[in-house]
Amino acid sequence: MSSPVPDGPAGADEGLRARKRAATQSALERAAVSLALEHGYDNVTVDMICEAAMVSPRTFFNYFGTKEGAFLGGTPPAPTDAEHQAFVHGTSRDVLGDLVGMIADAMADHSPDTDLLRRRRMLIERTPELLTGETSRIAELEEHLVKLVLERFAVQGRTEARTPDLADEARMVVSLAGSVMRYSMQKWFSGGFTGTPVELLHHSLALVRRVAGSIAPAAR
Amino acid sequence: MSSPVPDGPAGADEGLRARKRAATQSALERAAVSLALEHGYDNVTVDMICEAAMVSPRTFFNYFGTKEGAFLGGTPPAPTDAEHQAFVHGTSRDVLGDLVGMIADAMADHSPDTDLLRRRRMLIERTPELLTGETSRIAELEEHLVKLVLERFAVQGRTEARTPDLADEARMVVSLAGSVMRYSMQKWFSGGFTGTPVELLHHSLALVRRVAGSIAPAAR
DNA sequence: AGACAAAAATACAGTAACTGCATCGAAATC
DNA sequence: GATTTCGATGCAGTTACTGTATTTTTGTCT
Repeated sequence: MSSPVPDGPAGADEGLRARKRAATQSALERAAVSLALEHGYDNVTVDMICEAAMVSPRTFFNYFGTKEGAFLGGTPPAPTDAEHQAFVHGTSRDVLGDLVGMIADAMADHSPDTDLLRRRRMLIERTPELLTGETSRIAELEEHLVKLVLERFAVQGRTEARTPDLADEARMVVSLAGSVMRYSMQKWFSGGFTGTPVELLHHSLALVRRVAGSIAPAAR
Repeated sequence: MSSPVPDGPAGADEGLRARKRAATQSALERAAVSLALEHGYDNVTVDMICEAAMVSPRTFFNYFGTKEGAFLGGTPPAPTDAEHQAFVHGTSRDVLGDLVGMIADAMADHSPDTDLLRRRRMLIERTPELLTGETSRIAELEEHLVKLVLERFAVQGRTEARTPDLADEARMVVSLAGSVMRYSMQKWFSGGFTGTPVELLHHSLALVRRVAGSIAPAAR
C-alpha cells in the first residue's frame, strides 16, 4: 500500500475506471443474453436490458451502438498486432488455413467468460438472425483482411508482376475464409459438433479442400 | 386473338390488378434508387420515396417489408421450378458450378429492366451496406439450397451410407457457393470487371479452384 | 485534502423504421 | 348489378437509435 500502484506487472486491472467499464459492459451482455433466453430475442427491448443492468438506455448505445451488439458481445473480433504479425510472416503454404486460424484466435481471445459463452451459444442456436449478424460483422473486416493477405504475399515474394491477379487471389482467399467461418459457426452453434473449435476448423478446411477440389473444369 | 385470353401462352398480363401492382412496385423501386443516387442512401427516408412514388408509407411496407428491400428489388431471388429441376437432375460433376449458375439465373430472370439494373448497380457500387444486405438475403436461402444439393446427390446415387458426412458436404457446397456469389457480386459492383456475368462466374470458379486447391495439409 | 481536468453516465427531445387494425375503394366473380 | 375479394390508406403506437447539454464520477496535480 506504500507505492500507489507504480506499474502493476501482472495486474489485471488498469485503474478503477477501466474495471468499472468492463463491469457494466459485462452486466449489459449478461442481462441481454439472460433476458433473450427467457423471453426470446424479439421480445427483449433495449429498455428491458437497461433496467436489468441498471444503466440508462443512452449508456447502452454508448457501449454497443446497436441492440444486436449486446447479444453478440461488445467489440467485433479484431486481430491483435501479435496475431497480425504472426499471420503476415507465417511460412506455411496454407494461407487459407492460417487466415482462418487468425480469425478464430481473434474471436477466442475475446471474452474468457466461459459461462457467458455457453449461454450465448444456446441463444444463437435458437436465434438464427444473430448468426447472420455475426457473419455480417466479420464481413466488415474483409477489406482489412485482404490487405493482410497481400502483405503476406509480399513477404513471400509474390508480386503482381509475376501473378497479375494477385489482388483477386487475395480477395478470394478472404472470401473463402468467410465461407469456412460461416460453415464452422453454423455447425458449432447448431450443437451437432462434439469437439474443440480447433478440430472443427480442421474438419471444415478438409471439407473445403474436398469439395472445391472436385470441381472439374466443366468440360468433361 | 378470338378467345378472350384463355390461357395466354406468352401473355405478359394476368389481369389489371396484377399490372397495377407491378407498376407501383416498379415506381417505388425506381424512386428509391433515383433518390439514393441523388442524396445518398442514408439521407433517403421511406417517406421521401413514398412521396416521389405517390403512395402511402403504409403501402410501401406492404410491398417491401423493409426499407432496404426497395433498393435491392422487391422479392429475394428464388429459383423457379424449372431451374430447380434442371439443377437437381444435372449430370455434370461440377455441383458447385451448377449451383452458382442456378443462383445467378434466379437473380437474372428477376427483373428485365435494364435501366433500373444499371442504376441499381451504380448505387450499390457506392453503398457497401447494400452489398451486405443482398448477401444476407441470399444467406436466408441456405437451408433451402442445402436440401436441393442433397436431392441432387440422391439422384446421382450418393447416399449417406456410402458417404457418412454427405449432409456436411452439401452444406459446404452451399457455403462455397455463397463465397463465389459474394466474390462475384463484389467484383461486379465494384465496376472493375468488363465482361458478361457468365464470364465473371467462370473466372470466380477457376479462382476458387486455384486457391482452395493450393491448400497443403498443413504438415509439410 | 482540495482544485481541476478528463471521461463516463444521464436526461431530454427528436427522428425514422416498422406494425396492427380498421376502413375505404377498386377489381374480379358470379 | 350484387357480392366478394384484395389492395391502398389513415392512424396510433412501439422501438431502435442520435445529438446535445448537463451532471456525476474518476484520475491528477499541487
